[in-house]
Amino acid sequence: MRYQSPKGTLDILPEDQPYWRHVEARARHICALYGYGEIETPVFEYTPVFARGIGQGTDIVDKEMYTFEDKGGDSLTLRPEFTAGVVRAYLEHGMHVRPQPVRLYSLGPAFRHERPQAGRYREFHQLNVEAIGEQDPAVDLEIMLLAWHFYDDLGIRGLSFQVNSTGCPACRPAYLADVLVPYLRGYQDRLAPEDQRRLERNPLRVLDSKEAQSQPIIQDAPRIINYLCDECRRHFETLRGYLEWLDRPYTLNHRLVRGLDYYTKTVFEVWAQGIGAQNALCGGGRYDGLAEALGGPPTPGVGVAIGLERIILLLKEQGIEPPPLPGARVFIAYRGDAGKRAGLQLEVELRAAGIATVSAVGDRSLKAQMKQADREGAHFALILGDDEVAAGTVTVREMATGEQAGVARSGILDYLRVRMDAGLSS
RNA sequence: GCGGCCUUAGCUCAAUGGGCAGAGCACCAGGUUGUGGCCCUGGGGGUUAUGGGUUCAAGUCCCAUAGGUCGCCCCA
Repeated sequence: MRYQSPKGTLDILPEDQPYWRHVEARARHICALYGYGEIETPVFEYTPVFARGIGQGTDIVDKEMYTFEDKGGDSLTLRPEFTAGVVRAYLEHGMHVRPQPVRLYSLGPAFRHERPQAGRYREFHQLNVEAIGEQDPAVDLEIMLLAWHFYDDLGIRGLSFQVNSTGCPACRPAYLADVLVPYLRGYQDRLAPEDQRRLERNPLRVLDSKEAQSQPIIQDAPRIINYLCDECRRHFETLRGYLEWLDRPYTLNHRLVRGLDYYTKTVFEVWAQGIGAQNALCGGGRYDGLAEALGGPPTPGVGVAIGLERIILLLKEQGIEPPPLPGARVFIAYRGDAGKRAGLQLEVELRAAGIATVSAVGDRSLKAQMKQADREGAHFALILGDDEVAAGTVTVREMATGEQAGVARSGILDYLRVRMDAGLSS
């Protein structure tokens, strides 16, 4: 294969656009409904924004970033996620002087160098939502409600919400050092080899291991929510109280973790079935330490990253059809050179009047032209031949019914407008 | 980064135990000197992913590479 898009990338062809336009339109609608403003940050940032914002030691930073040096010698990185860039923009533009929290959303591509599989691509698209500058758990709630609302609005069913708290720098280190690690060490030789390695590198990660051998031990492991500091405990209990007050079902998942200091308190994911192993539709949580990691003042924040490819996989899996996009409504067919010229002129007038129009080209038979009009889904075919040019008329054929009429050339615009309005209202 | 499976026309797929690369759809043309959908006829389109190897002979067997796919890891 000579013509090939880069590994892990996809061309989104016109026939797939209804899905994308629909998902993006609903995303903008829901974000506006929740009072979020759109922010567009660059597709690349200086590398330290991600290296410090996401953190050394994460898979993303250590082995998945598209990092390159530009001609001025700066190290740049294609964004592997949105949050670090959005928080960078918050700091750069002094958004702390705006009413807090600052509610921002973005829509666009992100890049990670991973092995592709179903639902995972090297270029992928996200709806990213952030609320920066407020630590009230009601903001955590709002972000979760927004994600909920978005999926519900699209008609997606059968999702499960996974929620946990991973504490903060005040309580997590003590839980790890004094509780979790000693517990796991006690069963070290019964853990899977991979998990024994994790225990040394990043003990929290043992909790979300899928190794069968380790399951009984993980099942009974001491849970971080029983070791939270007062502030984290109050935060999480308040959030859970809100969720129950609003009757939102969720699963308290003790094994849902994020292994970095910047990530604090709330963590959540939404899981789907039927789209393969990459079943996380979105991931979110609090990152009260991130702004400081980027060199700014302490600034709390919470957000969610919603994968669009996985949503579209799910829409297809669940048989949910997006609304069709309108195509050209008028197709102009012709015979002979005079007809062709008359058609080109008519096409200019129709487009100027806002009527989506395409003309036949290539001097094919009228039969072929009519076939093309049909295939392109035109509502009307206009026929211009020697007869029409001589008589000063246009033959109008309504494709759905086959009804055909000669219409005066001078009245064609009005005629089409009336017939199209009739078609729209029926 | 690691493992399993797969790769034949634009698409979906055939091709005995190695023996002339095919069909349907799509595209183009004709059947109607100016009329789409159904039908009929014909046409164009292939270095069988790429590169090696075995063999008189490879789409078919072997090796490597690339891509896809399903998992691992991690997450969107």
